[in-house]
Amino acid sequence: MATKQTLTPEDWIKAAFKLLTSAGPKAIRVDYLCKELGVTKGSFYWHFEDLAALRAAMVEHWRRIATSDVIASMVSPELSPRDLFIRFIEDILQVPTREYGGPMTEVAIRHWAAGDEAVQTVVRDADTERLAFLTLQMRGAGLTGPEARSRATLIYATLVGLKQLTGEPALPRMDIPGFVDAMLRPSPASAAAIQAALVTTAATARAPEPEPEPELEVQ
Amino acid sequence: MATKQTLTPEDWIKAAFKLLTSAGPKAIRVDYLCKELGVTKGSFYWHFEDLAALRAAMVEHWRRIATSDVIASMVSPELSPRDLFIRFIEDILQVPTREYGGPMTEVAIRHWAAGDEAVQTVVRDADTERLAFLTLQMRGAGLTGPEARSRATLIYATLVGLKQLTGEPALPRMDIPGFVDAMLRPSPASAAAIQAALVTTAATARAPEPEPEPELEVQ
DNA sequence: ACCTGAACACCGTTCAAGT
DNA sequence: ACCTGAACACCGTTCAAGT
Repeated sequence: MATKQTLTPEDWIKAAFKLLTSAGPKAIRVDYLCKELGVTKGSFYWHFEDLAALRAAMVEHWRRIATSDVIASMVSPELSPRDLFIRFIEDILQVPTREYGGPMTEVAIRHWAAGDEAVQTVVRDADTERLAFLTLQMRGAGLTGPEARSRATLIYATLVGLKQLTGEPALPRMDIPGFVDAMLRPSPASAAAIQAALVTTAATARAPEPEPEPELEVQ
Repeated sequence: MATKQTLTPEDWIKAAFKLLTSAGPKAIRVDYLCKELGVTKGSFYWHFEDLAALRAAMVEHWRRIATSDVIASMVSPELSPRDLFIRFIEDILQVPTREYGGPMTEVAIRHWAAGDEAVQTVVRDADTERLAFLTLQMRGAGLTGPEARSRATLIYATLVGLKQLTGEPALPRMDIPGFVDAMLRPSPASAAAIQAALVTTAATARAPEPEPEPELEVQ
């Protein structure tokens, strides 16, 4: 396995990640890639349609690692939903992306995808996948349907936001377990509704419906 | 005020926002700006050092509107801390940026700043300003120092994350008041500590320290 | 002081030709 | 099948010259 006769797509992707982590998204340039791999520009266009295609391949690679792997690693029957959430958050916060290590974080991917429709789509897919997973877990932790989805979204939004804020001058230590506990606690209104349902067998529901808080439609 | 003899920096900034909202960050180009304003490229470089300088001016403009204005609008003595948080979140979620209206959201700014050091700095300043403000309010709501800062960061991260997730296929309605209530409730450990402090006058503190949850250092 | 218009520089993309 | 190397295209930036 000394020298390769021919370049594979993976070689280009790996080189591109190297450039991204060492010099930022702007450094993903055809000439830099070629210098890194010891070929000339024409070679790149034999392997890829254009730079956008390479970027799409990079992000697809990220999606497999950063989403599916993390979720798979969590589907462990010994963990309680609470511990699973804590582990999920800590994993995502700490794992910048195992492959081609270095300071390449999800934030970079997210920002960097902003200008590219195709890449943006992949990021949305990852978000959808994660949200579905978290909602399932919330149901497993005993929350009702809509509340499970709302809380899952809030917990995931917190995660995404914390990644964004990494780099803030003085980001404090975060009490993640405490946060997870707060998110797993049903709201008073919801708890009262469940309580009322349980009592229904004894007496006809008489108590006034707990006033539901008005909800906010995002954007 | 029929026709202006001469272009002001504001004219360029306004035109650039128009391009950003209508066609995305990539559309902020010297030639497009010049066509919009009816001048030639050289004119642009008389007003600005380069495109990066124009971008910096745009983001500085955003910072004044999106941060200072929102905070100022909230410093209203009639609101409880709880209502203030709810209003803060709803404001930020719904106000894309009043000036030069349209779909220009904070997300665009944040993404778009990612590639530009100077712009990134301004975004961080805005984050710092908001975090300081929220931490203050958390203290006002009765949380202790470190917990106030941790909760403020969590609530702000949620906000930032929700903005990022806007555009998700099926983002659910969010129970913001319920979320704020959860964030304002002191953690059991913290509540116990406060309780213990209150009892101290009667008896020497005897109860074992409530085991503090291990905290996670972000990144 | 403010703008024109032509020139240059940089880098993504193409393509005919090589092995 | 994979790569070279030269050419082209696009757009940011410069600058001498105009008013």
